[in-house]
Amino acid sequence: MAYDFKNIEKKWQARWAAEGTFVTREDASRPKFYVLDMFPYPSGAGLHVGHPLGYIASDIYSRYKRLKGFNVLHPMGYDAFGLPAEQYAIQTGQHPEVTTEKNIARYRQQMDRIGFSYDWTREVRTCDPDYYKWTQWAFLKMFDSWYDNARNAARPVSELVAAFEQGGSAAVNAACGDVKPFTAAEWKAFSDKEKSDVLMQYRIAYQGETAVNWCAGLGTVLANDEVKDGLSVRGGFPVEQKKMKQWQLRVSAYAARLLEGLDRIDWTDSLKEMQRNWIGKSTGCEVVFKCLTDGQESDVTIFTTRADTMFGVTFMVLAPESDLVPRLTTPDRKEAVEEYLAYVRKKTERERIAQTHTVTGVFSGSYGINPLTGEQVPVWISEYVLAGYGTGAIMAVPAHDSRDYAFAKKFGLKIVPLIEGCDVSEESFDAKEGRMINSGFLNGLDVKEAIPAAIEYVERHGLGHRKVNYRLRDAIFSRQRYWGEPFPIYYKDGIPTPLPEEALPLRLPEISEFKPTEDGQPPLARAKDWTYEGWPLETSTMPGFAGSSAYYLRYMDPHNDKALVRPEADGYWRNVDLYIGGTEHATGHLIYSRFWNKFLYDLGIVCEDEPFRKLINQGMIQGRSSFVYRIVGTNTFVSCGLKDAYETTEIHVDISLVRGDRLDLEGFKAWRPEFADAQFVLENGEYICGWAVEKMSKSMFNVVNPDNICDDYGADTLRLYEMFLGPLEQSKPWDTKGIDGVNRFLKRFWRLFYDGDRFIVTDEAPTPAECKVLHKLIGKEQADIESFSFNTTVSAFMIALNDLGDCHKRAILEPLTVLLSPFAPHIAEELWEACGHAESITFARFPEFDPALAADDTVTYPVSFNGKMRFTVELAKSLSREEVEAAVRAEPQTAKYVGGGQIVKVVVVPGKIVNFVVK
RNA sequence: GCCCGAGUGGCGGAAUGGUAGACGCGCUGGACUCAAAAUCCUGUGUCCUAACAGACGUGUGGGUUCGAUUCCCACCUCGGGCACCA
Repeated sequence: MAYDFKNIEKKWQARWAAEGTFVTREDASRPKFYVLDMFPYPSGAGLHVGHPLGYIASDIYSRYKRLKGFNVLHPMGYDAFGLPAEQYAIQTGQHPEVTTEKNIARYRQQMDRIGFSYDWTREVRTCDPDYYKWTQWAFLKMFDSWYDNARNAARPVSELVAAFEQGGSAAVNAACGDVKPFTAAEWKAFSDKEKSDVLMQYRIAYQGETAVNWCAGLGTVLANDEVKDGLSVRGGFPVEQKKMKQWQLRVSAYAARLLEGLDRIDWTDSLKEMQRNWIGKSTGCEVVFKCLTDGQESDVTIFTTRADTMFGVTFMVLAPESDLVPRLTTPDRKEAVEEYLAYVRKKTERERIAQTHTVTGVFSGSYGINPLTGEQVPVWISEYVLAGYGTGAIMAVPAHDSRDYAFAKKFGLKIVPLIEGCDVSEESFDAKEGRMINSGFLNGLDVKEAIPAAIEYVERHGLGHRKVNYRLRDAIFSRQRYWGEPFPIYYKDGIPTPLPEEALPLRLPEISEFKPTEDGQPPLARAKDWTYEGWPLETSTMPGFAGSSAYYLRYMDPHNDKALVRPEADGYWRNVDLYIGGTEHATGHLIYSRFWNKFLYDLGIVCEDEPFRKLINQGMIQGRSSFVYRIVGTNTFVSCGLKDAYETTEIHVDISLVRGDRLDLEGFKAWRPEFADAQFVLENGEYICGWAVEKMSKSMFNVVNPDNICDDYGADTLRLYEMFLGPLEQSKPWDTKGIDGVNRFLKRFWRLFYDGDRFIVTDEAPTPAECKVLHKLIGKEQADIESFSFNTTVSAFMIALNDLGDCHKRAILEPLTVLLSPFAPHIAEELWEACGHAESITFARFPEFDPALAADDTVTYPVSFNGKMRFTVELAKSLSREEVEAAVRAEPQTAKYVGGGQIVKVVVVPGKIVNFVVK
């Protein structure tokens, strides 16, 4: 019987499905382990070989943990709401549900062929009403919560109302928007509408006017992480800033905890760093500057991290969008300011980014008073100050801030250096080092001492206070789209009102067309009778990250219609032990999920405050494109090695026509009509193609479909090969060339069990050498899998097979099969069965590692000799140290050491020196 | 501009202070075969040499060390992230 992977894989996949081999239940008698893949968005293109890389790794780890006795939760589902299906629907009229369903079926089929050990009974789809019921439910909880800074947790709004009734707005310390202070009496006198407006400033899910990234091309707003370089990540359409009323999540309230939590989880440093940058903590202080506007006095609060430079403030700057602008503009400057604001508004986000270093601004007419010196400085307005960060106003210190410096140079403002010996004639001195000058009470201090000293002074004199700012913004949660979760909100007398829980799920209505309405309303405005008890329902839908923020919790208890997750299920599975996925979610999904989870934690719904304990980013698999070279003006193609002698055009050629860089000439002619009569200039009788590593894409003809690999080599080879390509976390090109090597390995493995049709496994006792090979592999595999070094494990298997030679002993081969099963489960099952086991190898135990059996015959340690010198001696374990030293002394001529400073390495076996290397 | 990460044969990559290049691909020669495929064996960093031997060799230049791909400093190149965040 030859290794017939086709039938073997079909047989075992059917068997796993029929027997429910991977169906998982809570089991308090075994330790749990939760292995999760980032669930895919089912696109129309299907999977290419890059997609399963992470899934294969997680599957290996899951199977390994099962062998180690863990109760493993390893689920899969689909992130099924999203833009592409909707765009397709707009173009074709095809309902997104239909295309999504079709794509999911395709994905499932492709995944099943690879032999993953998912528990499919736990599958979730974000577009399923039974699923999005809980997305909507979480939203309602956020709507009904506020963030208590004092207790550092979300609390129910009812407690907030009670506090207002007791002591007005001063009674709480909350993360909130701009609220005019009010007393308890005032609160009680507010109308329903006024109360609603005030509470909205406190809710964790709230509605508010904000500058959003508006993408006209997609007809919707986008979150910051959905925009890159002023273009939408999906579609690449220009994005502009626009003020709109939107649902938002108060993620910023959690900034400190999101930052602090990073220290307690096992993610890569680079990923943590990305999140730290995104959260962007900076410590400084807020200082109040009195400002004079035509004799009128008002307070302007600024934020600075460089309180030490306050003596060098020579002007102030407001963000154009700041509320302070109208207040601080004097009548005579009004026209100029209006003109400038119009100019700024006209600019798109893209232009702002492109023109980062062009300096623009306008003088407001007001003057600020430096609280330390009493000096008056002009107040300017410029787009280089951002409304959304700090207070939207800054003190400018041109000598020690490059942006302020450029501004001062452009508008001829004063520059006062504050650090001894610095030269500010050409550029600012931004470094935080040196001795302070021109700075009153700070003179003589080092910058590092001056910063805290200045802050302390400011606080002591009531000029301001210490303050920590974060860059992290609240998440915009509305999308003007159809294919997403509807908001469980209706407008009663214009007041946003939550639906009662019993009304969930609020199902997505059928509509005739998926486009926005003619008057610019979201598609849901087309729905007939989109009302609740006669009141209009919200017409925007939730963004893509809504459904993916808590899906890992739903897998724990996927069919529960009474709760997001039963406390017992949550208490058992707790959180994800290993999460594998792409790095592209670093500042999107992975922030939102952590936020969402912490919110649920505050409410006591989940028991862990971090959702993902360990996270691995798998690298991308790039395509390896092949090229042919057409001589300009002809239909003649010249082989790569000879192309420099001609003037040629490089043409992508479909990689299915190329094997080992050699072009299939007949296949090429048949590929496209225009190549039918192609001529070739060959080298050594062959046409050699050029190649390059590029993104895997249809247009470059370099897409490799895993189905084809499964047809030609089998799923086990695909799995092994993807792991063998290189370290999991690294990006690497797919190159089918090397795949024969791992395929050959599996065939060799098979032949240890079968000689033709004859099963040749014997019950003979293994030799120590054979035991050593086995146990070395056990140790290596254990260590490597735990450190996610799967490529070296595959190599170790090949080495073991080389070392084992012609061993057909059951005592070696059975454990070897168990070791192989996480990587190549189908062949392992087949051989396991052939060895007489009735139960799936999934339920076998990982062989016990005995380091003594794996140990080398020789051991290495240093030996001192002649005072200064030390020998590194590798010797048989049976030899004592004294014997080695004696052996070395006994054969000095063999040692031929060269004297002072030289090190000698000796390899000794009992009785004699066999190798003596002088380094 | 700032912050990470990486540079090793023809190729993918091993080795984190101790014989650099494991393992695989490719290539060389051979066995089996009428032949091919498959399989097995042999060799394969560079230079020099008939061979033995030898010299050089992990992006570049320094340093620490008896010893550095590995640790430290500077630089170069590539990849990724952030980017008017005061």
